[in-house]
Amino acid sequence: MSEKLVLIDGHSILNRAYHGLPDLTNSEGLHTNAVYGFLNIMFKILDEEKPDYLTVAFDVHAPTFRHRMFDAYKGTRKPMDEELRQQVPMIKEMLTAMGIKIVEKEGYEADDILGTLSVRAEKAGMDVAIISGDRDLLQLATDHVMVRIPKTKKTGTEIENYNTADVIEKYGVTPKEFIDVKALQGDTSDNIPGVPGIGEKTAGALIAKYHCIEAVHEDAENVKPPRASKNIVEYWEQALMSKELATIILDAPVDYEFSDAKLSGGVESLYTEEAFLLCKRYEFKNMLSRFNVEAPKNNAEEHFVVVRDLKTAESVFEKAKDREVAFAVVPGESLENSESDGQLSLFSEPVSNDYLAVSICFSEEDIYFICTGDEISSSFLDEKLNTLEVKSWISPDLKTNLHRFKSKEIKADDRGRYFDMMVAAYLINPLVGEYPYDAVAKDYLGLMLSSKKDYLGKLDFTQMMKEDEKKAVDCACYEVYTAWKSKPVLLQKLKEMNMLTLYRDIELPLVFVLYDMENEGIRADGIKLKEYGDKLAVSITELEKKIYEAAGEEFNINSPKQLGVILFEKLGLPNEKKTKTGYSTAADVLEKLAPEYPIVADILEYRQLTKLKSTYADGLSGYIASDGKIHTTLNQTITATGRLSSTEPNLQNIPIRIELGKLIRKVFLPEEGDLFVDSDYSQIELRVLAALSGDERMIEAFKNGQDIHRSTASLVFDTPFDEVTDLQRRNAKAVNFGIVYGISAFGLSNDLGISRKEAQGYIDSYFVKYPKIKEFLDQTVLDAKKNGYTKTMFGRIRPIPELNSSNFMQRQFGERVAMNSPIQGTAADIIKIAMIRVHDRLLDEGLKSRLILQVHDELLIETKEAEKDKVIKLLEKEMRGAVDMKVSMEVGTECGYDWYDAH
DNA sequence: TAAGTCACG
DNA sequence: ACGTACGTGACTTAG
Repeated sequence: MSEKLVLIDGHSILNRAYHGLPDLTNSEGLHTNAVYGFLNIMFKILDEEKPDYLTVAFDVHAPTFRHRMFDAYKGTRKPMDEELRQQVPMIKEMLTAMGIKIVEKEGYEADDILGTLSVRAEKAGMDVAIISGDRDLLQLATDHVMVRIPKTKKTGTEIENYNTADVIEKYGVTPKEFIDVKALQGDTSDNIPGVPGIGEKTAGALIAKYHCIEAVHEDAENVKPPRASKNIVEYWEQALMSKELATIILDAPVDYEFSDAKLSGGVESLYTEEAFLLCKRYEFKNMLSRFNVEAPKNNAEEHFVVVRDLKTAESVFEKAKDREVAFAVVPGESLENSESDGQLSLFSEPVSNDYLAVSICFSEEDIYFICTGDEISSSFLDEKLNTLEVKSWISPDLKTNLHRFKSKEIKADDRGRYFDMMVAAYLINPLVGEYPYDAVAKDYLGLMLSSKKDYLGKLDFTQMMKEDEKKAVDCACYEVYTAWKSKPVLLQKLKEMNMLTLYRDIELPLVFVLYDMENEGIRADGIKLKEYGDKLAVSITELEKKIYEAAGEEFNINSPKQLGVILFEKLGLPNEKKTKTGYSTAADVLEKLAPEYPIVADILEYRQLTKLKSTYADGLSGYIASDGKIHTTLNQTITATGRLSSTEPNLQNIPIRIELGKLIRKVFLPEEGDLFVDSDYSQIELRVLAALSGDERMIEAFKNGQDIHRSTASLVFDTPFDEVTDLQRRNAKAVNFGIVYGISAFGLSNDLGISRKEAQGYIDSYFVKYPKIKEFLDQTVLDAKKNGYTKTMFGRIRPIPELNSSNFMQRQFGERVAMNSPIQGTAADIIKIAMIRVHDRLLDEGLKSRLILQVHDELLIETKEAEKDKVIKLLEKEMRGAVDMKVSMEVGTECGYDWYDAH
């Protein structure tokens, strides 16, 4: 077999990569997308080709002779983006680190070098692959020289391959004739003028017939179309010059020995330590795994120890005593009965909640993967984690790990001995939403680790143990190692940012409260849910019929695309708004049409009912566990503002505003014999705003227990309090909302259906009456611009990078966020404090009632009948007393035997 | 997987 | 001139 040379068109591939990928930057702020994409393409090619020789050619930056000739009369080429320019030396450094031969030659383009080398290689009997994004290189294709053009697609990189036959098939001309096609057609990006009036089609057809421009010129009088016939003569000089420009030089005087480009150790020889360090610096995580063979390991990895025998396990736990211990339960099937064959496992469903192992770390050298098996049972591990006396427990994700214990009860006094890496990292930067160990290791330890996905892919720990045990072990060990090592760094950072108290007194205790709430769950009646769904189904079918009739055909009403066509094209309804992809069929658009067009009203109702059925009736039923309850997950590290979120299912968006939807709350029940007590804060955000701003008028209104929207209306519209009309109140309410959201005249006008001028009038008037609110909002934005973040009353920060955006709209958004987040965030702080106090008091006082749900300004308690009065008192007291401000916190409480009645 | 829609605070 | 209200999550369609 002949030897193989891979030639890469450096700038072309770098350019492709740069434009094909989003702007990636590492933590130093270096732009890395082009380098990353280049390496990906190169590795893909190398994996396929397994070449003996490899060379990358670059243009020297000074303009070449050929281009100067033309640039002189047609202006210069566009300058390279700064972000791309920076990456040219970076890729060269990377290639050098990999020992890859780089060729550049003053006065010659990369094309010429590639052409020259491909000819030399072919003569030496080699096969050549030329990698470029540029079709001009197709002229170099022969039977032994394949031109390969990578295309970045959604599904990954696909490569088009061209030997002589492929060029002929696709373009109808030979590779050499391709030069002549270009001479006629021209190429603006390469500054080749070509012949005016001859485009892609004509050029291809002419050369297919005549094979070269000279023949076309000679037979000019017979050339069609007439425009081409005329211009080929008139612009003959230009055509000749174009041909010269388009011709790649095949005999450039390049100093080059194949031996310099030899990959003596195969592709593996590229994975050098230097290159590894560069990949690490640029944070190319996925690429690091390629270096497995020769890569220097993190020191930690040498200390990962798999423990399978009881004696060693005991000694490890003994050694961990009284130390700071990071732990994580590795979820999966316990391996303790692994010798039994399928028979038994049929019997006992695989329990995803069981222990596969426990990973623990308590020093730089003590990192263990204690695995279930013949000697070690999951109950042994559970027992150890529950009884071991340690100085502190460190967890990468505390709540999740608490759930993985078979049994765990933690007294409020012990909470301080725990550390939650995820929650700490969230407080420091709440914008990310995800805090896996590899991200924390990068941000706070400067360690580039493979992610869980890198290690496990789509497999779970149990599967990976069978497939490749080391990967499962490394993943689990790195997680606890990161948690252990990052604790002091994160705490220091929290201290520097004045968030230690927030962490210790609010967020950390809250972890345990949320854990208990998730375990409690809320009872849901599956039968009632089914009945509710069936009832909806009947109405939906009826509406469907009516809609199809009115439309004159059946279509998918749920498809905005199809619906848009029916409404605005077939039925010719007036269309106002459009989205990127077509007509907007959003509710606010349809509502305007509904009074006049019955079909639109039906569609709106259909939407409502199908939403209720799919998301709530059908959706929720899948979440009722074997105990008859729904156990939502309350996420503590998702929102930018400090609120909680609820998933699988989301119990924070159960319908209430519309009666039909509200009925679904009748399926949410307390346990047999109990009742619900439900309290919500009244106007918590406006009260927070009043307190933060210190605006006397608004504080006074709250002190007097006035209806705040009416009071605002009275001020803004200069009307005596008792004479405020419903419309005035409604408008004032919208303004109050707008203020909390970060006011803008446009938003308000949209919401109220008034002109922007009018809306601006409301806002101006509002600020005249509440001057301190204006002052406060202005100051908040100023501070946010100065600091880069906002702060809540309890010190929670929210960074707002948008404030520095060069984009006006982004900056405007940043300002609204700056106004909103201290308000929303402080409200979130307050209810979190209330939750902890309420939860703990229920326990301390030996009550059997339990906090089970939080909906931003509302707490729901499942209450024993006998404890009802106590609970109401306790709940209201702790919610009111959670914060002490110039404005008191008021709450409203309701009781009931289902959630419908209790709210 | 993204976009559109809509449920909640 | 730009073109939006703040914060979430689930479901559906369609590429």
